[in-house]
Amino acid sequence: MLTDRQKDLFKIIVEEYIQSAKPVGSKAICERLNCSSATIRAEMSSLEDLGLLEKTHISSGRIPSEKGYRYYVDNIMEPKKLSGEDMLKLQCIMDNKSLALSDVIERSMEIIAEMTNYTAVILGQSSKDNLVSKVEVIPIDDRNLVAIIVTDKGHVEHKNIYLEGLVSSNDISKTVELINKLIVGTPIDEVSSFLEFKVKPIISNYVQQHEILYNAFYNAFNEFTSNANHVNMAGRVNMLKQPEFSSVDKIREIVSKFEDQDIVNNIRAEENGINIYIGSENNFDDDVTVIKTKYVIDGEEGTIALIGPKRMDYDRVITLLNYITENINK
Amino acid sequence: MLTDRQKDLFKIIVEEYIQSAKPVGSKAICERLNCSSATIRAEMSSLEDLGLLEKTHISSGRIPSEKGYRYYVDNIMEPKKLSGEDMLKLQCIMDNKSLALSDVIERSMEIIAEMTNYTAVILGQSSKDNLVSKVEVIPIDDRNLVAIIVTDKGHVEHKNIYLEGLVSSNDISKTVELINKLIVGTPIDEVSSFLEFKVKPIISNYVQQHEILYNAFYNAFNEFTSNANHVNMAGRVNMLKQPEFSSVDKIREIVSKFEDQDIVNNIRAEENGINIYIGSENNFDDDVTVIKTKYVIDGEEGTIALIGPKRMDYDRVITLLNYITENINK
DNA sequence: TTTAGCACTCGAAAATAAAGAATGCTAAAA
DNA sequence: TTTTAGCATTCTTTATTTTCGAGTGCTAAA
Repeated sequence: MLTDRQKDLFKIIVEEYIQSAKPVGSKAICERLNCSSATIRAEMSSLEDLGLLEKTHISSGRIPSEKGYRYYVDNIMEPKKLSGEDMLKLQCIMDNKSLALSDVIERSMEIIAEMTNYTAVILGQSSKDNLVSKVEVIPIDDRNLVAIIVTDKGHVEHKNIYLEGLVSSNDISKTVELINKLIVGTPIDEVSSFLEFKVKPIISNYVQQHEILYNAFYNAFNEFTSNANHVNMAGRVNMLKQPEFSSVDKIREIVSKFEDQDIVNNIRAEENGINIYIGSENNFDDDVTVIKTKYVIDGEEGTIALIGPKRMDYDRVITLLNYITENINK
Repeated sequence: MLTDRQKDLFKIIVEEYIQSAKPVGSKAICERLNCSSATIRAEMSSLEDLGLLEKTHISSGRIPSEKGYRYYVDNIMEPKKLSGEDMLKLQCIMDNKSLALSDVIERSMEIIAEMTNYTAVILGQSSKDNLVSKVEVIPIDDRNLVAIIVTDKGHVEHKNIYLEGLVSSNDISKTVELINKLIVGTPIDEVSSFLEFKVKPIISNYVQQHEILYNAFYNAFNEFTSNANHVNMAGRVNMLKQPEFSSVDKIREIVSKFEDQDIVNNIRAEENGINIYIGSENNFDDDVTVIKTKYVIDGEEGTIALIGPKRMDYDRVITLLNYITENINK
């Protein structure tokens, strides 16, 4: 257990380092704790023994260790209130009634990325586990249709369909009716195989140009799944400006992770509430912290996340994300 | 006018530099031209006087100047055939019948980005100048609708609509009918103002819950324009690996340009055919070359582009892009 | 017109030096 | 027992110098 003075000291060191990005030396603190630098050094040394602080080299000042950040977040940090300025910027977007909720989130995260100088990630609703609840077709001309697929969670996607031959509108509506009868309730990522095994055998009995129609629909449905995940990022470059990412190789590494769909998708939040993954706790990169939380729109879950250096302004970020999610839920 | 030997020399220097990224000295060439390094030096000097070559410092080897690259592209370069290996990789995607054309383009550009180590940009159809040709509405439940808007060029978008109160299906279809009557033929980015000035005055006479419906549609249409441009990039990190981008500041500059929607959108091709913009000829960055060309799907134009260092493998890139556009047009 | 030879320039990398910020430790002071 | 002053030590950063080699331009001879 830490003494009060150790806690004070630790808090000062972490917050000073978060702000300055430079190892914190003993002299810089002694005024604030009313004691000599030698005393501070002794205390620093014991905090290091506890694994909360580290040195970058043998005679350097101290920086928080990963364990230190974790301890800070769990036990030391005091949640702040949103500053007036921050609130003002966000409120403008929140109050804009003409924006869809998903766009409100996007804009808010853009603003937050800018305010904090971290990188924002928005992972839209994943429709993998959605069930098809309705399929509709809108004719455009002789050869082109638009198929619209609606899921039980209200997710909608559309796809252009090109017919390889002329087909009567009667045949089209028959096919759509059939698809609706057979496919409703199917998970969206299984639709194409359902088409093959349930619709194909039947369609040939009822519909004249069944080959053309079947092929067209099969190809269209085949791709609904792939477009499902909507990923958005803002402020990629912000994080690259942080002093911890000032080597060419590190920057390239981060940029290449930003670009990797799988890695970014992996940020999707699993747990409820705001979760903080420091360094090796996250799957993105050992040198960063990922803070993420779920949001729900129309029953579909999405994730918003901020990626920054481990030396993140934790309480501010948490306050901001809280504010967003609270407002979304209204 | 250049002598034959000057042309040969120039070609060798440019291609050597494209390949090695290191200034080319006189000694390295003398074997290939059967003369001494002193002779090469004299010729290099005159090519420099013509503005085709540059030195990085007073006693360095030569590199092509911007004007030199331009001359190389216009007069020296001989178009290559696609290598068997390159063709094989692309053919796999082209032949995949289950892919929509736009996805074929996307995948192909991903492959090309990987093969060349440059960055690919795909700017999908811009719907700014599309005219609305049809509006449809699909009810999902009591409170939710999906509006689908189809343009004269076959572009389709959809938007979820949430009704702030209960509205009869009759009212909804009346409204849609009205919208269709009044709005068809309007440019898509003017729809919301048309709604306000043409539909609003009339709707109140015919429809019960006109306020709710009007607001819902107004908000939905308001955003069709913003989602119009589909931008996709592949291999962002590739270009950052090129030796000319090995300073932290330059990398940050490029990444931040990649992130800027306006700058990226500005890449959209204006002219027909494959166009090459070297260094200051492009609006992206003086240190890069942008090669771009239009493609057409269903009457809508898009752009594919490759961004690389000025020291680009011009003939290979041109061959690749040619191959893509030719195959798309079939 | 071409070539050999030579002085010269410059960049990249390695070596050296100097300044400064912190530390740990020890012994004295509180 | 705790705190502090003092000091040698360690290590980073920055600047300076040195060295090495690649490449050039020029001149005079082939």
